[in-house]
Amino acid sequence: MHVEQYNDFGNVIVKKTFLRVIDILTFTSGGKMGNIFEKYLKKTSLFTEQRQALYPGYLPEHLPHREREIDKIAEILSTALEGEKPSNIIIFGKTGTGKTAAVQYVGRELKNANQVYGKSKVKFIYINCETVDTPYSVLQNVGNIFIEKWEDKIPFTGWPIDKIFTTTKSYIDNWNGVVIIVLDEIDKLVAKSGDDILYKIMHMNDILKNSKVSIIGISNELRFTDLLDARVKSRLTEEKMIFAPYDALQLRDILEERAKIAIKNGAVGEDVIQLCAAIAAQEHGDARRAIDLLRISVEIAEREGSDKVMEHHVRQAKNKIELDCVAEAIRTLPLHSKIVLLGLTLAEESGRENLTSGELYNIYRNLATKISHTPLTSRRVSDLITEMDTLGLITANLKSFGRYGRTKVIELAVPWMEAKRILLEDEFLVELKNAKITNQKKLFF
DNA sequence: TGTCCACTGGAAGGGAGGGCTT
DNA sequence: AAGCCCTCCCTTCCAGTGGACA
Repeated sequence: MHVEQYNDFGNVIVKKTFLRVIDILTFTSGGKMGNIFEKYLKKTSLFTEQRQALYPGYLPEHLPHREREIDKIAEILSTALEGEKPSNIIIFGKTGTGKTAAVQYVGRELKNANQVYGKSKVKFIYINCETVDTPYSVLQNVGNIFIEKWEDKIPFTGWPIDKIFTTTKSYIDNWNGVVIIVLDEIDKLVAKSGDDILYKIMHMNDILKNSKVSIIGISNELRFTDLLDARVKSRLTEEKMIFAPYDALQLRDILEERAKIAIKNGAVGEDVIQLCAAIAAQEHGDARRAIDLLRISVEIAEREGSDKVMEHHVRQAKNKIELDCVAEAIRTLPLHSKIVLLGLTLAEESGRENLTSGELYNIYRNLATKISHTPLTSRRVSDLITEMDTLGLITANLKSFGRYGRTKVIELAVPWMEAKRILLEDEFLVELKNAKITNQKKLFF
């Protein structure tokens, strides 16, 4: 059985294949014995009923300090209400600068305006290219929004690209309206699959008879357009916008607005809001980070039974977020990356720092063999090292030792004890808990 | 200045797994 | 059932690299 769920914008948010559906639990209520959840339920919450205003997916009624940008996007997209194709837009800006929120905000307004003033049908499709990162999956997601019958939906694999393109194109054309496709994190799509898919979508306008298609690309990478073919680049960048990071004062306004909605009156003071804003402003003006920090501070205060959030709760929240990020990144690594990382933690434990790729590969190979897994090639491990460097778990710097070769010098970027503890949670790695490396780079188990 | 080391990283391709078509 | 397509993970091959050393 195959199940897909779509969000308001029509993109897939859940995709599952079940062999059997057995996840239904039933409960009967109320015995006389105390329940383990009772003490948590009795506790008075510091949140209002709208605590979702402090969660990432929340789209507020008002976006402070983005009025100008919203206005510009609305101006460009307004032609869609007349049935004309809006210019393609490319939006740049660092994480948490409100790019996605601003675009989704305009999308929501466009939908409302279209019901009142629209002379033509308008469809606003949001796709996050972090997960939808191949030409096939982009076309499949777009196409399926126009296909109503479950049995006619495009499968998530199996069709040739030409067929999926033709099918999607004809559904769009039959729909007879203006389609705006938002490709969030478009740089990831281009880095992975090239710009062919962008060319295909933009070229669609030349063959569509009844409908028109526009693209809004959102990117964290200012220089990603360097990867584009000149034809794609000139069409995609018809309108270019840059979202600057928020400063501490702007972040404070954003937090105040969210706090009013999500946190009970008097539970959080001006000092706490300012501290959250200041910490986030130091870290590239990331509003998402500021909001997370505030939410987790409130959760910590609540758990302590405090009726007010204090500054030390914010500092605890900051540490918690940092540790949680590292732990999550390590837990979700593929097994062979974990073995490489474990090798590095064992080396640091034994006092060996600054390993070369070759040294780390030897340790990895021994560890993998010990747990009866065939080691990957050094070429593949080199890629795993680069991936973990990108994640910020390790630092790998290319260094030349002259006639003794050129290699990466690798170090852990997180505390080895913490990393080792999390790695040993993996059932495949448990048996390596006593592994040690001697000064001669040999392993002992 | 040429040689050499120990890789790096791009390119090409294999094969497994998911699915569709005939 | 066979043939095909697409994606993902991986291997193989190999040109290229920076800088110490002879």
